Amino acid sequence: MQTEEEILKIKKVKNTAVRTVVLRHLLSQEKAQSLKDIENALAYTDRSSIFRTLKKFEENKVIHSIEDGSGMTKYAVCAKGCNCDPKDLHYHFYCTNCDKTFCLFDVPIPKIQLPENFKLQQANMVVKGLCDNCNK
Amino acid sequence: MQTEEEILKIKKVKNTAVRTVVLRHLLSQEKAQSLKDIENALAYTDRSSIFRTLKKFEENKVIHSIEDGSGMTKYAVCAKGCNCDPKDLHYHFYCTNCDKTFCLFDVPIPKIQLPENFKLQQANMVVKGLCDNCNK
DNA sequence: TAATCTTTGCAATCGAGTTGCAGTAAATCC
DNA sequence: GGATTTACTGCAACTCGATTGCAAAGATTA
Ligand SMILES: [Mn+2]
Ligand SMILES: [Mn+2]
Ligand SMILES: [Zn+2]
Ligand SMILES: [Zn+2]
Repeated sequence: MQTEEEILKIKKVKNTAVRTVVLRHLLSQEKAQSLKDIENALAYTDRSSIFRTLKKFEENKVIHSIEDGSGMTKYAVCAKGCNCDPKDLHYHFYCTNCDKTFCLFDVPIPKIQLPENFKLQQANMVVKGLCDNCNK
Repeated sequence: MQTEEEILKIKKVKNTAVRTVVLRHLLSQEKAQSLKDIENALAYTDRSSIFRTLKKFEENKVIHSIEDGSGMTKYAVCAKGCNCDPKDLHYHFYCTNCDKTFCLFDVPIPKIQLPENFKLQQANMVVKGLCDNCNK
């Protein structure tokens, strides 16, 4: 596992106190985090600073965002080597019971056969249902 | 093609003036519509009435909603026989150039192999890129 | 008809996201 | 080093899509 400093260096994001703590928090969580989640976890860091940090991170491919339909955008750290290309596409799972959203890095995404002359750039694939913990 | 009245009858939604005109509008558009789109198109119908109509429609599977990442939820009429089950799943395409979102009813969705003991209920699959019109 | 339930329009509110601005810190240039 | 420029941060204010309370209007039922 890389340290926060290493990740930021690779992704060419200048290291600051806020950025380190935000990235550390994201790395420590198994579920994707909303701005509010992060704000709650980092009591002394301002929301707009976190917000701008997330924007910067997303721009530089440190993290990617997920629209899971909960009304709050979620963020998750990109896998090592990820470039947010179509090849890095993966499903996200949203548990309708416990509200947890996370990346399904291990579930392969089949090639999508778009109609004639369409060009794929990115995708937001959210699968919803019950996670193993809630499906009992 | 079924009429608005027929659709509402089948889906057990009582027919009213607002509902008819909202459904008619949705049927007339090839791209999925946001609340604002509908509000703009139906100048004399109140937003909250349209909003509640959409909620009712969604509840009764007249329409389904799409989170395309644009910040506004889009709505599209369900295909005939659709029950919004996993079997009715389909991709949605969002054109990053012209901002159009629509259902890709013809692109098959492969079976998603979820991790052990996960249960699939629904999904929001949005593919983003350039539509044929914009990919030139 | 009278009582009851549903739908509608209007105004107010909510809340996630975003921005302006001034102060602080860091990087760059003499 | 010290001056200048550039980047980051915190606070408050604001935007805007979504949602709700409420009373009037309409439809249904007894
Ligand atoms: Mn992910
Ligand atoms: Mn659709
Ligand atoms: Zn769960
Ligand atoms: Zn287009």
